[in-house]
Amino acid sequence: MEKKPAAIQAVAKTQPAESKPKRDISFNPQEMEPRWQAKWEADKLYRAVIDPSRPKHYALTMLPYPSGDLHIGHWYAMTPSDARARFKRMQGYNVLFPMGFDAFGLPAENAAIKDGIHPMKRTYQNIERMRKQLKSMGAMFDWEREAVSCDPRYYRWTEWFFIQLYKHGLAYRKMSAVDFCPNCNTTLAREQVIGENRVCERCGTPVIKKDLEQWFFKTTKYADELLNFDELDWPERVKVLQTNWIGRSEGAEVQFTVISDQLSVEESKVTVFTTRPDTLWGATFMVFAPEHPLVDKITTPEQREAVEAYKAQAARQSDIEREAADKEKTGVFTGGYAINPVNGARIPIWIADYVLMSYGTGAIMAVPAHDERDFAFAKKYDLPIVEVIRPEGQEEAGELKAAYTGPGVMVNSGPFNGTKVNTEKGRKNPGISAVIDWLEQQGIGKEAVNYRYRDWLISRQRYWGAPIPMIYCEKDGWNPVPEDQLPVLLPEDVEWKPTGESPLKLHPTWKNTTCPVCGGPAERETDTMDTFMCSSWYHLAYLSPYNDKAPFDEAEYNYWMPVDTYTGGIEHATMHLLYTRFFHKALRDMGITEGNEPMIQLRNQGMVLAEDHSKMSKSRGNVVAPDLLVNKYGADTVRAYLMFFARWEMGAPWDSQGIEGTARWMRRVWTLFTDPTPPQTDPAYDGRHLRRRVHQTLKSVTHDFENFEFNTIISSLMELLNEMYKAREAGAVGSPAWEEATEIYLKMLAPVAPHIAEELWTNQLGKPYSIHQQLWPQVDEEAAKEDVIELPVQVNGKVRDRITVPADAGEEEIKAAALASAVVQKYLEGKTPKKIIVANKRLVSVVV
RNA sequence: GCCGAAGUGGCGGAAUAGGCAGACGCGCACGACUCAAAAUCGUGUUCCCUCCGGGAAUGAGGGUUCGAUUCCCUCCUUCGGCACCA
Repeated sequence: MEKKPAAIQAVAKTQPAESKPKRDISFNPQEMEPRWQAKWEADKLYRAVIDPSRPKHYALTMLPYPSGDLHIGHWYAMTPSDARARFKRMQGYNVLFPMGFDAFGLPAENAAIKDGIHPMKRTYQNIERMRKQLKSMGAMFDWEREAVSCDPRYYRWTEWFFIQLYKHGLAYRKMSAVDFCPNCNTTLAREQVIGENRVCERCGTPVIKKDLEQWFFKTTKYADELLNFDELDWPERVKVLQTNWIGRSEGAEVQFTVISDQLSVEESKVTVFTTRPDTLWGATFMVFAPEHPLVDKITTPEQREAVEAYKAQAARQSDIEREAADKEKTGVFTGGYAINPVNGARIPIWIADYVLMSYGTGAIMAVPAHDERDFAFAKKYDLPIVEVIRPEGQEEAGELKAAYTGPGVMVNSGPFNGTKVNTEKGRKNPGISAVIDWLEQQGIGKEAVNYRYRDWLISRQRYWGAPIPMIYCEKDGWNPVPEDQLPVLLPEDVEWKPTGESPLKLHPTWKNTTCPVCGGPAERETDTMDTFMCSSWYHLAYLSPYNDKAPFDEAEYNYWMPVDTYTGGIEHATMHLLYTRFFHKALRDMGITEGNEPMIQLRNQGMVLAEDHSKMSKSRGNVVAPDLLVNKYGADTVRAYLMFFARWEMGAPWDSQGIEGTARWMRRVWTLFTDPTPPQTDPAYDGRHLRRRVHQTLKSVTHDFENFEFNTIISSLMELLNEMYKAREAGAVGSPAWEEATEIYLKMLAPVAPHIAEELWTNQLGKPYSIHQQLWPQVDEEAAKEDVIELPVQVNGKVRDRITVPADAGEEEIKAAALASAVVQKYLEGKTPKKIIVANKRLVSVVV
């Protein structure tokens, strides 16, 4: 049975039913919301089509993986984004706000292994369910632009993009030590290995290293450009995360020469990367990574046994053990020597596992006096330590107790003695800069930059992904599938076995094909692509989904791109958000798109935590189900509460009591507009105060929408509602100010609570459908102005009184009014003020 | 260790070109309505004291200023990222 809000019941009691025409004015979101959603859909109210006469706004929110159930986090990300898109639309923009599904991925495939249900079947079932849930939000998604990444009409173009990257040398295959998740049974990109325990981003299992031949995208080619955020209005934290991830370091490459008759002249030249070329004269030994290819050749017979043992031990250790920072340094002398090119010194070559084959050249020059790791190593193995940077003003070097990494003057450094060194990196450091110039003149080194960033490994040994459209032939090697044969379809008849091999590899016939070059028998690549490849271009797919001529329509691209506002979680900072920027730049260089960046403005929402402040998770049983909330309160209330309960970018714990307050506000809005017996109208009602509050609220709500400050939008609307209730008591109903207030109120409410705003606008006020096609109201600055202002008066920094003056009062007038106050006089104790400050017409400060 | 974000009532939070700290809401208390409860409406609600008045308070301490949640310095705590990166 429907429960009527008590306020309405109370009204009904004082007004016997027979004396009033019967009209259903109960607040019933469960009836109202689906009704309006159906009408909006039937009327194509949110269809976004190119309209050159209007400015466009492409608002994008991250698309969900079809897990089968929309959770409160989706609502938190999407409904405030929707409200802002609606606000932009009311401001006159032609807004595109699309939605789709990132539909390939491991969960569906893992579930298939468990229960045998085909990932495709499950995925489409989940999509159907989630589409319904998404529609219950009442968002302005243009469903005609929906794109599903596992649809062959979509992944056809994912494959096509791969081929373009391949043709332009941006996709390549190489053998290397790669990260492998033993639980997901697939390789991973470096970005998808998380934290110091090096766990899989998806399942949390520690990854292991495997030597495998895999497909990569040349993301590192764009390392420098990806560090440039000039065109982007992105949160500082995301820019910092990406900058750290790319890990650019400036320095020099220097050639050392290994002394060995086993090596050719070419082979004997070993390049090292250093950020401190100014310390070259202090390089007293070299260290190679144990896996370094020259180690075998330079090891002397006397040292061979020790070196082999150390290499074997290093190989056995996991990366976690090896990378533990506090681990004591270990290493072995190879018996070999090299020449330090700057001073001709003969220095020993060691191997140690603190030097990584995967960074720089896998070999370093060790400067124990000025590098903590080298210092520890030299102390342990009793290697020479030569000071080459001395703190300025210090005369004689004592024995070094620790590596000195501060500023100073170069000593023991031949031609550079006396050169100043500061703590800047690269060319900004006079010492480093001078040495680099000299190295280049001497032909023994050059300026160089090194990155932490790695190329993107995109091969996955899984079934449920876009096939990598490549064919291997014994004779012709790897070649792309001819473009007119795309898409390479995923076969449906595969076996689910947790073998660790892709089902595609086990399929009896699928991989057999012919070589596009010689026509002879050949095999398809059986790995599929990382699903981040699919999501790297979904914003383009929305432009013209399932286009069969091109990945997207050019006219659509020219009108809508770039994405103006992108919203989503920060967890993608170094994954999706970096991949999609790379992808866009690559497409630009291949002539497929224009512009340097795909998404201009980015905003991240925070996280909704469980009521106990812990992370929500099914296993903890503390999840908040949006469907239940919609049933209980209606979507409008859930939307409004999500905007209200926290700073959007921060997030906060859920509060099941708190939402009651928002529900109460929603009912109070309803009651204000539907009460059949409002207080009597006062013909002499002066609407100036009400108008002032309305336009002040409009001003702040407009500002807050622009700036994603959703919580203060709601509190402003709550305040104005309280004000309107007071005005009503004062007899405002029916006055022009009241009419204006109700109109503006509903327009401000429309982006937040689209259903209730529409119902009240169209059916209660009888205004023309639809409120969502109305323009955002203009602030009347005159009406918003105060005519008297109240100023606190401080005496020696303490508020003692308040004075009221006309808003246009001059400074002298305000000072006089302040001094006229009896309370102020009391605190002055008869003294003459030293100074009176009128601050911005906001406060008077009297100093005695 | 390095980089970043954040610390404000019982709770979520508001207020920064430096100007009334605690808007709005939750919770709580009291009152109205009710046979009663729920709902609704109203009032109050940072803390302390000698309570018609006064004092303290925005993680801690210092500084600049007539005035600091806001700016500067030194710490502390929490969260996130990176980490033997040469």
